[in-house]
Amino acid sequence: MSRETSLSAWVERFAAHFAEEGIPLIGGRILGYLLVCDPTERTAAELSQELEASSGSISTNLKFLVNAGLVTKRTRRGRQAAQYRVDEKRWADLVQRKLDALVSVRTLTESGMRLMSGDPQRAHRLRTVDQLYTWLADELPPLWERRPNPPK
Amino acid sequence: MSRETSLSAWVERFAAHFAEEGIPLIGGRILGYLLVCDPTERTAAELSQELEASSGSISTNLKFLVNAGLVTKRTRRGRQAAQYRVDEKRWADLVQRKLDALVSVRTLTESGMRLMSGDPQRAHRLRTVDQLYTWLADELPPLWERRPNPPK
DNA sequence: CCTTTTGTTCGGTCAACACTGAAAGAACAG
DNA sequence: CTGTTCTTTCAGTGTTGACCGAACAAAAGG
Repeated sequence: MSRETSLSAWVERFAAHFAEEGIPLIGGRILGYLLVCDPTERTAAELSQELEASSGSISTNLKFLVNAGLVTKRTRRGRQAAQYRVDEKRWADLVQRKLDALVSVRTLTESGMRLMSGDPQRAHRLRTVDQLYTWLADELPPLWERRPNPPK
Repeated sequence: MSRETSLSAWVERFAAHFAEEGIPLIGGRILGYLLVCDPTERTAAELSQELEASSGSISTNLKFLVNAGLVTKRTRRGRQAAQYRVDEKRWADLVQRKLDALVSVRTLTESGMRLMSGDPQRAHRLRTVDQLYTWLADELPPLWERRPNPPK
């Protein structure tokens, strides 16, 4: 089996994983493909052909990915198609959003605890959950800041 | 505004947050409600009435929550309805599943890197992403183990 | 058994969303 | 301005999944 065939199978697994997290299948395919294709840039038409997806889907998903910062659009003069490439440096933003979403539950548990002040007995269940998220909110952001290769 | 009214508004915000993460609205309502209701246990019929949801939806979502370990079912003899209560200790499992899902991307980037061995130039984009997930896979599990109130 | 109470299953409805393909719109060369 | 090339928009289609409520099943007392 050729390398390209293996890689297209990998792209499919890659897209399937992110599909479970709510990213459209075609968006995931674009992302995976742009991570491993050679050369690194592709036009919308090329993506449409190589991923066997309609031009409309490619357009919609590229817009989404460019908007999320994960893909960069490079326009060229003349009647030349724009080139798209993955901006792998921005991947950290994606992960950070995930961590933030997790930590943000704490604002909920916190306000719930405030509503129950004066009744510690009743607040016991929520307190247990609140303490977990408080710990996460204390630990995750500093850990994230200590990561190597921070944003240039 | 009474405490109960404020709390039902809180339950609604709580459910809305988890709805964004893919948990059915009614499931989120049950969870939030069971975290703050007094007394701590409720029958399916009571949940149906207080959350204004059909018995079918309550049944389906309770099954899901019990299966996830977040809610415990307590049956009683006679024609008495079973009682449900939140098992707040199991909340950590939920968080752990989230962290695991994040870390698990590394197996993908890793296998992708293997497919590209022999072409470091081309692997550059994937390597950047792989290094991020490798770092996460190295840091998150140990941090999680160090958390206070580990499973009894 | 038969009845009452509780719980689950299941068909049907509705809304949301991914995807397509064609039509409309931009951008540019000539 | 006109034709060409590339891109976006949009209406239509199919699928998925949450939800409801009624029918069904299970459990226990009488």
